Amino acid sequence: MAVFLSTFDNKVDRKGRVSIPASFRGALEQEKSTGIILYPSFKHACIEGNGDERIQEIVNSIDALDAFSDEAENLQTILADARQLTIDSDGRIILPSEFIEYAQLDGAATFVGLGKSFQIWEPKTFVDHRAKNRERARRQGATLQIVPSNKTAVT
Amino acid sequence: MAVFLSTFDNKVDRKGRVSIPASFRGALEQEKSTGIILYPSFKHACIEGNGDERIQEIVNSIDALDAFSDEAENLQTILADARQLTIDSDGRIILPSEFIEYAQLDGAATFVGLGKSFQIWEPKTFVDHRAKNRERARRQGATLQIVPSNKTAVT
DNA sequence: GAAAATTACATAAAATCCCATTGCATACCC
DNA sequence: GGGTATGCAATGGGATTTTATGTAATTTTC
Repeated sequence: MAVFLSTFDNKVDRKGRVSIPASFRGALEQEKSTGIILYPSFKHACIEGNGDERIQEIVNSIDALDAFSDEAENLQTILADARQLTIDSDGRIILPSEFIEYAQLDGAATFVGLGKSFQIWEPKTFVDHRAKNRERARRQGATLQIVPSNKTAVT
Repeated sequence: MAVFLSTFDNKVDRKGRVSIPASFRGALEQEKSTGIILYPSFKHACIEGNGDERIQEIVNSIDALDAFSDEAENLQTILADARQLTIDSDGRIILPSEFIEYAQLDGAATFVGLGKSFQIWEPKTFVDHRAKNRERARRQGATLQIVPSNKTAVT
């Protein structure tokens, strides 16, 4: 599956177009994703994104729940808010206006690689968010248990 | 199998015609569904829809139940009320009047992608429904156990 | 023949493609 | 080492195609 790393600032033009960072594109192509899927973040004023494979996993996982359960319905709202976007020949997507509003983008966007997914932020908002995150990490002291790659990591 | 994402608002004209969102159409073509299958929702005042493959799954799932159980009979009503509709050359279907009544459509329809299926709602009714769903998701704390994609081998 | 249903055509808006230009980093040469 | 060439990434502005949707023409049904 695609791995997204690093942070990039790109411009959003009047038509709502943004270039996807080249390395993200490379990651997506490698898993032969035709496009890219975006959805508003639950927790933050930003947009979450990933490739087809990840969405397929999410769809399958929701499908594994009882078809008419509350639980399934709760999670289906994620899918209802998601959009599948095609990357054009120049490596750009057009951001739907609802996402531009939700993340309060104004001519610029920060792409943040988070491994299996990435986020799109309004640049200043992201700077603040990152500062808070770092501060908390320092305070709490982050540790990580590495999962061997041959085991099927369940998130 | 086709994956339906996002939500779209389309108009229903006096003859009961609606455009199927282009991305839904794309999803259906990809699984070479000739048409589209609609049936009234069990739980809500909306219409459920999906492609041929999904219906096949539903048929099989119902068939796996005890043949003369109440449960089986209940679910068979889905099949009895279902209609297979053809998509015309402009990407539209004609909504049967019983569905228009059931979902109380009046000139507009909201298409809601739920992964392996989608729903058609009267726009205002859907806005309410979504608000309730989100509220409940927040309250119950929606989490999802990801099923590794190699297990649920659905392409 | 009238009403209903189906099909075909027309248009406006939006998405997508195509090409030109800029910027930046690395490779190359003297 | 300094300067120049080269290639990829990003961006901007049209031109073209698709979508959604309204209207007209045609066929079907009774």
